[in-house]
Amino acid sequence: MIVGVLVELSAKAIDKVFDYSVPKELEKDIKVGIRVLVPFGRMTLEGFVLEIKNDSSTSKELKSIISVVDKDIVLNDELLELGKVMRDNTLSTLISCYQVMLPKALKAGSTGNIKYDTYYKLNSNYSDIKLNDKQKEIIELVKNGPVLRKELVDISISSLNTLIKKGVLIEEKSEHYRVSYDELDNSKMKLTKDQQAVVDSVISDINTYLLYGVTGSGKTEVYMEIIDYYLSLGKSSIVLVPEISLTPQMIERFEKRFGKKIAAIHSGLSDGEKYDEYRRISRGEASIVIGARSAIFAPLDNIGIIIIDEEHSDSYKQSDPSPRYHARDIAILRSKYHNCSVLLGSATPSLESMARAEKGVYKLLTLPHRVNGKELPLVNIIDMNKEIRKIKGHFSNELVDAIRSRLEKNEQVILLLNRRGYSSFVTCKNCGYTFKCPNCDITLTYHKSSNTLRCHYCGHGEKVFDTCPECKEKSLNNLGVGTQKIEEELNKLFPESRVLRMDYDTTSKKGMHEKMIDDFREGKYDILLGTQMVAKGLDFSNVTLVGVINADTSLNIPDFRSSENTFSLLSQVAGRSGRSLKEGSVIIQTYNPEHYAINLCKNHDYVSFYKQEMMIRRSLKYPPYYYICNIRVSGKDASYILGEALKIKNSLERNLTSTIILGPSSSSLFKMNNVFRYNIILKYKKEDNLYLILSKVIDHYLTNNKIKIDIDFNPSQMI
DNA sequence: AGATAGCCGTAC
DNA sequence: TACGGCTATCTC
Repeated sequence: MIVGVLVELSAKAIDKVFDYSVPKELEKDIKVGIRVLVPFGRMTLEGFVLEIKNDSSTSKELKSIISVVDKDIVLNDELLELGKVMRDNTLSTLISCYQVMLPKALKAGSTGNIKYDTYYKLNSNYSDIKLNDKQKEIIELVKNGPVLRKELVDISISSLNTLIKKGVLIEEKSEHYRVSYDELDNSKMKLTKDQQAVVDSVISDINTYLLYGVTGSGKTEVYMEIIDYYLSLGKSSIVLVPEISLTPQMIERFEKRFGKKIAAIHSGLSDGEKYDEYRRISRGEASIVIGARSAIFAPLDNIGIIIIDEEHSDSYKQSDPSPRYHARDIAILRSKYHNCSVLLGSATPSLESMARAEKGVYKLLTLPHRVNGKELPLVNIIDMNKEIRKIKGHFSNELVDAIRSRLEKNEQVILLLNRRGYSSFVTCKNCGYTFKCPNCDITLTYHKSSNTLRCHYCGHGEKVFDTCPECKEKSLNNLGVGTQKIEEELNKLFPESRVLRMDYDTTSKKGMHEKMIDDFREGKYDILLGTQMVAKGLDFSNVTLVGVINADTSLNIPDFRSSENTFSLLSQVAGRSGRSLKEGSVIIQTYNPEHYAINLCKNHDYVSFYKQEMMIRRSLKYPPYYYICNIRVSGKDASYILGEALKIKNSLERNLTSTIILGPSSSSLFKMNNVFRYNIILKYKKEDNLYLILSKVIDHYLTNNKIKIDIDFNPSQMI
């Protein structure tokens, strides 16, 4: 027997199948999709068995497999095939595609972290022997069936051991799952007519659906009803959510309805816990998988529906380590295999998806009303230019008054500090000097707690001095607002109020995010102040005011999606207000009140926003009218890199027919960890040989370690 | 990713 | 002629 093995080394040059012979005694354990240990050069590596055959095409003498790693397959036929399509679509290595499908605990190097429960049971055919009192005690405890070791308290360990030795008791182990779900209480809500209509459409036909449903329109309930339907047919489901909205409250809703049938994979789980959930899925013990991006690879059989909630979220695109895939694309590929539907849901669908719905590629479904029967909250846009003499710190009079009135009524407030692409930085008032990272060429961020400046990309940190290193004047100025600063202002404006600050700093400790949400829900705080993480998915019935401190910052990012991202963020956060019986309102502070991405939030006018933004995208040749591909050329020698980038551009110009080629331009992270980057951007509608030509570019630089080529199709941001 | 074989320059 | 450093090549 000969096996074709893909070794676990993510280098393009060895991303191919190597043949090995199999010792006779291992033949029975070999299956396609398991991992084996093989000698490779001088190394010993793990690899995936991709082929089983009788002869090899190599003339070389084959080495032999050392051992078998897995008893059961880790990649089934569907995922093995899916990996190959992913490789072709993202121009990444096959091995990296397989690795991204598996939990960390299944990656080379990490070893058996399965937990076991030890339990004891009576040996049914043990011969009568004399027992002492202590031994009789133990027998008494286990005579009615197996008992877990941890339940055997206050017994004599030595007696226990003697009983095992004599064969009276049998010790056995069973796998212990570290995550448990409560039994279900079948909490089912009556659907509205609109909701029921959506459910009926989805289950009636196999399709890719786009569900455009306003905030509070009860999308989650619709998802659960559809899942329930497929469950009754014996089919499984995947639900993707952005990590940030994968809160305990969200999981609880699914748990209440589906109990142990769910497996929720989120960042709060340890690697071991994730592994346990993964095994429950692959064994068919859990048939509803809820998770962030990578949950799209859940090894479920017989999928009935794949749901992507908040489908516009850029968290569904993996951009940094290759493979640069989009979960939406994977969902559609898997739906073809399983012959099932995909449901994309959002209150602010991505332009790409809405355009596809308009063209009939996706089927559009809508939920135009909130389930509570209330109108969407009233949005008041405050022009901060006019406010300039009246504002208190970062607060307009209107916002202050509105907060005060809620506090008086014992209602709650959510405040969003829009920090997307924004940071607190230190600058010199005299000469304009700003502190930049010596490795990354980006502005350092000021951290008040440690009084340091830190680089968010490489982690570089330095102490803050009060004199400018450039002009030696004592005129350094801390610009930009952080949540801490706003919190201080709030404490001054409303000394009686209880403010909960939720941002990257305060939620980094495990479980903090969950605890904060619980505390706020229970009314332990009046005001929830936070960054993006307060915008999505949260559902607090007592929140009647949402305030946005600074709507503009995300508009200023040099990215063609900045308007879309701003509109969607503002719409999402506005949707946190008035979700229950009480009337809700929203106040948005901005220096650009006339900007359509802000102005159109006033009437929750997604449709007008969509139309206007589409016109701009068309005139500037951006998605969804054109595809975009970013070619990143990087290396330590800036002038060499630029030279090669120009060569690549020239060669592309000669070989591509209808593609617009921009650059090479230095990336906004031109220098990062002492590596220089240039971007070449391609805009195209149809370019038959694009993948072929780009893979030739990659191959050309394969063995050149002075230069690195990274290709990103449909990049979520171009840095 | 490593390890190695082959190629150069240079130091004695 | 021996060594070190660099690069191209190979891994079933």
